Amino acid sequence: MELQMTKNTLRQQKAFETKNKLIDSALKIFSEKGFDSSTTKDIAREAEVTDGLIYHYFNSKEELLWAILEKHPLNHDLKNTANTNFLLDQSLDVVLNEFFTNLIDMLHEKKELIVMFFGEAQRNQKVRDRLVLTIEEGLQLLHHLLKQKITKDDDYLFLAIRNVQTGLVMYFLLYDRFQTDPVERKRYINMTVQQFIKVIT
Amino acid sequence: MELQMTKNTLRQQKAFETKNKLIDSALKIFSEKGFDSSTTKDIAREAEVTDGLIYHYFNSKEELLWAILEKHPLNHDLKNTANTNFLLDQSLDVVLNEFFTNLIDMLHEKKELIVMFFGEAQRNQKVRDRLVLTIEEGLQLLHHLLKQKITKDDDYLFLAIRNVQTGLVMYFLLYDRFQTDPVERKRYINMTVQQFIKVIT
Amino acid sequence: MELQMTKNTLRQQKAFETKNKLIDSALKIFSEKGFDSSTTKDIAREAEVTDGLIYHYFNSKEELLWAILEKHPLNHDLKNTANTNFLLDQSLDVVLNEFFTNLIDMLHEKKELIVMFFGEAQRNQKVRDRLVLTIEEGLQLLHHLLKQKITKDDDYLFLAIRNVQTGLVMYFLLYDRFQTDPVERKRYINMTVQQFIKVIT
Amino acid sequence: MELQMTKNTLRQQKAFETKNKLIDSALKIFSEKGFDSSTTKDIAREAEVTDGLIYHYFNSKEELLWAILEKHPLNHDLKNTANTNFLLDQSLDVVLNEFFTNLIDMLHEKKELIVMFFGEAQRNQKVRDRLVLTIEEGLQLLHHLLKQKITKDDDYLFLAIRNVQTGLVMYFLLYDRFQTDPVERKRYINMTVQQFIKVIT
DNA sequence: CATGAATGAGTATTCATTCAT
DNA sequence: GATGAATGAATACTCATTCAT
Repeated sequence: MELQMTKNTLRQQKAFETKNKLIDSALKIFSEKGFDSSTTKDIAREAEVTDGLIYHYFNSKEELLWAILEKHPLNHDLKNTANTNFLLDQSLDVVLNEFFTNLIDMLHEKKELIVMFFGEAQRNQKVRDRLVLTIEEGLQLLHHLLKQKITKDDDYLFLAIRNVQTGLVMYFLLYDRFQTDPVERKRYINMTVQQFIKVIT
Repeated sequence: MELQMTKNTLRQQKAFETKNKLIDSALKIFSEKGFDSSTTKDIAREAEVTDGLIYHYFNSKEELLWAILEKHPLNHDLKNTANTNFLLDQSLDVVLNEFFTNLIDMLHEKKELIVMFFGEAQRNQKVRDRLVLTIEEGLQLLHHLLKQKITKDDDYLFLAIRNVQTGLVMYFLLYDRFQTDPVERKRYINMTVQQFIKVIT
Repeated sequence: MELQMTKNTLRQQKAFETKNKLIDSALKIFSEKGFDSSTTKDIAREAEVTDGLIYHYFNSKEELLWAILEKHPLNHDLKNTANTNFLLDQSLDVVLNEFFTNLIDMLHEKKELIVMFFGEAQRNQKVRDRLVLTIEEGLQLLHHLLKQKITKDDDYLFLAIRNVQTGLVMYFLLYDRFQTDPVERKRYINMTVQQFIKVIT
Repeated sequence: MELQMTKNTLRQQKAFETKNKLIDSALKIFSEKGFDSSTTKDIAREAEVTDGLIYHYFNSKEELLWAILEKHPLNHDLKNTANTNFLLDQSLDVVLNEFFTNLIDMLHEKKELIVMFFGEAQRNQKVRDRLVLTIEEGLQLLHHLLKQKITKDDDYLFLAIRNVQTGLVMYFLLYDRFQTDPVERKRYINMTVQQFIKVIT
């Protein structure tokens, strides 16, 4: 994709933008109504193109779903956090606050995507597999970050990570995404970190 | 007269059963395909009645959804656990193992319902409100059980409970519901309990 | 079908008629435009019902095609001709004139069906199989009628029958169906009979 | 100037080839799927050009159909047979075998075209007219060949020719085009010739 | 209570055709 | 000449809902 953009004539560039707009529009509509209740007409209207054009770029409505997931590698930002050298010298408390804050920030930033992702995962096996994979990646990132500081055995540590991480995601889905008070969120994260430290030390 | 009444009663009973069968069938179909992709025809066929009859008992497809939630007060079983006197004298470890095992068992028993519940909650505000309510009830139950044994302040305790509980639910949704190994599940619950005790003591 | 009609309540009777009307309408539309170019909307309009009703009675547009063929067992009339005792004592000339006249009459009566049948047979394997079967049946009928009067060996007789019969059908498809002059047709049939007799005697 | 012309000529040549490839591709696709079910996209892909180019050379999909028929004067090969001097001295038997063999060979060679031709003729008046014309030409050819050897009156001879010829075509459409046994075909043709000779002598 | 025929708006997808580049 | 993005009407099929019986 990135690659294709380089050799652009004006025309190709415009096509690229149109395709992109379709993906973004699909994400918006899907997350508002769910995949099944979204219509290709809605998506086309949102993208300000005619109905048929969707099928010039994608073979089906479902393919739009995959294009969305392709476009948003959710753990990308977390990866950066996890790899930052500056964290190496910090206390557990600082590291975890940073990591969880980034996680919640990312979830907020991609709110639409996340909501759709979880909703569809309940009924579409392939989407669920992808979701589980994404979550596992997130677990690995945190595990990688902690294993040098923590001496608990892997099983124990992993379960702790899984619980705290999925707990956070659920917190986001059910509560946090509908509020915008950053103070409350900070408090929540901070306290969660304190409790998590108790578990793993 | 007497006869008439008997007839009516019988008729009422039959009607009650039919309505019930419709609710059960709807639950089955909804959880298999999701609300939107389920058709009233599917439901009628599953309930072995004709298409139109649904609308004798319910005003719409959505009303069936509410009837399902009405019929299944999810925390009913947990309530029993939480109120059992026998738990009062037990150690934290025993109490929590019992409670979480009950929780997971209940989730399994009502797997279909749960999956649909979470799936629809992502896109239907009213369903989500109901889900949040149900979860809050669950939190209260555990809080009620623990507050006598634990001296942490409420905020701290509640957050811990919320995290562990939603973590468990997520664990169920993503992994546990697709496996049936009771040993693995027991191990998971037990370790989670140990970690949770660390947090709250 | 016939059977179902007997135990009719008024409602069932009406439904039966509607279904029948749909079949007849489909035949009309299919033969006018060909199967592919016919739309279910056209058919519904012709039958004076709404679009969706077609799918209450049939699972697909193609199923309508088969319902049509089911309803019209083409060789039915020829069978009667072939089995009539009165023919037994007649001269070859009379018998063949009678048979071919019946054949052409039947083709005319079911003109719409025939045209569609041949058109679709060119591209739909299953339809073609059905057509070949129907033609073979027709050949058998004539063969049955002749084998008592003709002493030629079977191979020879069959080939003669096949050629004359398919020749007649093609004559109908390309010319006769667009004209209505009974004299011309009679002349054609008569001369064909004379020539055919030359072949088989 | 000179150069320009060469360029133009080359360009014209290339254009000619592209147009030709489009016609051939259209024939291939049409005969596989029928006219209606064939898409211009299919045809463009088969011809390895882009979608829009078709409309540089043709005004519509239907125009492609006519271009195909224009390109394939079906009776061309038969004409050669019919005019060959060598046939003049041959026996009826040899002449007819030669002619019918050529006919069937030609049908086989242009199988795709023939199938499409007959399929479309059922629903497209203009195509049917063309088909009738082509068949009439074929009849004339054989009539021309026979009239010197046969003394029957024209009406009688023509009808015999028409029947045998359309019979042969039908034989091809329904049976012969799906088999490849040359012995069986030879047998068929030979016996048909024998029977035809009986009719016309 | 129960039936199932009937409605009609809606759905994903297709496709001939146009046209700016 | 050639490209392929864009159009938009059309299509088979679906489905919640209504209602006469």
